[in-house]
Amino acid sequence: MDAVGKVPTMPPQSPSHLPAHRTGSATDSRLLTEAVTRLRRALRASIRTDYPWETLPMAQVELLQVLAEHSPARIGDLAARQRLAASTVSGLIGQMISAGLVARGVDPADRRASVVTLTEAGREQLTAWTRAHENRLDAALESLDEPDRTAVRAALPALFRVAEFLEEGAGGE
Amino acid sequence: MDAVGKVPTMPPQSPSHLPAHRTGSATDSRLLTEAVTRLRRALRASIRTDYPWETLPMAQVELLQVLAEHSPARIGDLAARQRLAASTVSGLIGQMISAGLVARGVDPADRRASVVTLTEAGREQLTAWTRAHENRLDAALESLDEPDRTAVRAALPALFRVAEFLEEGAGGE
DNA sequence: GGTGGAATTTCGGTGTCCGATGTAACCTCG
DNA sequence: CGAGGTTACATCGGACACCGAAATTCCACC
Repeated sequence: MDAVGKVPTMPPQSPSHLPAHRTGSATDSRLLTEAVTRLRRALRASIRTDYPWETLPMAQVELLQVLAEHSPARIGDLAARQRLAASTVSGLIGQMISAGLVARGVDPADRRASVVTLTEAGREQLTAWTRAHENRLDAALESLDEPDRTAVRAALPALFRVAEFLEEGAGGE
Repeated sequence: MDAVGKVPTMPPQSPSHLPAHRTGSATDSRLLTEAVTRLRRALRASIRTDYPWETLPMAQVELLQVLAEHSPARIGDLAARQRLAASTVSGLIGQMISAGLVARGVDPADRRASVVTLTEAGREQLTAWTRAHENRLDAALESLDEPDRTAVRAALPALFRVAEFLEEGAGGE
């Protein structure tokens, strides 16, 4: 497993403004992209292999999380909050209804709109999943030394701001 | 009514004294998960909307990046390096061949193995994509204030270590 | 010269998303 | 009141991102 070889152990920081044409040093943006990809893959995979029973699709979990806090919600609101297309959420909710995680009703105030509510089963599944998932990720975070852990925690708000910036240009305004 | 009765291992429970507000307190692990999801989605979306011409699938880009540095590579090596199943890489390479980005040959030393090489077109597409992508993400990073930018940079190595930790448990050994 | 095992490919399956299209319900305004 | 435009959703088809289980071909070693 190491013919090609090495995992990108972070090269020290590169000078800020490289001449466009580099295939060897990694910029921050490339490293960030790589980190995001890796984390996403690892997250998905580790959940599956560690807790193979009841594995909810991530996208559904996220909707459950939102629903756990804003109990009856409309499709459009869910979509907006998650920055997904309405059709995507609609489909997801369809699956979740089949799985018994949520129920769909009609908004009496606007009969075009459907309101989604969490079922008991949905709430249970969510807490079970959350427990398993955070178990895993907490373990990973705890495997870091203190400075690393602090660094991650400190970067979280900034990462959200980066996401926001990208979302702005890409979807809404 | 919440005895789901699964998750045999009782979690070590976060090291401390967080009151763990039921619905509303966000742990680091949840925040990190959320950030990763958002960033991934935003990355994909912003590329598509900002540079709708020539949009390469991310998975292909990553392979191109590897190939740009390790010129002829075998499928298995690519898979190992990206932590993907061999069949996944095989399929990706198939698409990339159709697109003219890479070429496939046979390893003379082991004729079962196929070696993949970057074509000129592949290299060009990669640099074009990279330019567009890093443009976008660099802009996002530069929209941050200095402390935020520093925080992100500082967290990168730690994030890679988190990914590594998760990968380990999930199929590495 | 046959057998076990490694490298790929193919195939089918799940999940994650989006846009286009259709439909009902809403809202105006004449 | 009714035509028209708009909104909220559901459905459909399609692109992408993955994986695991066969089938294939070749290597290595007795």
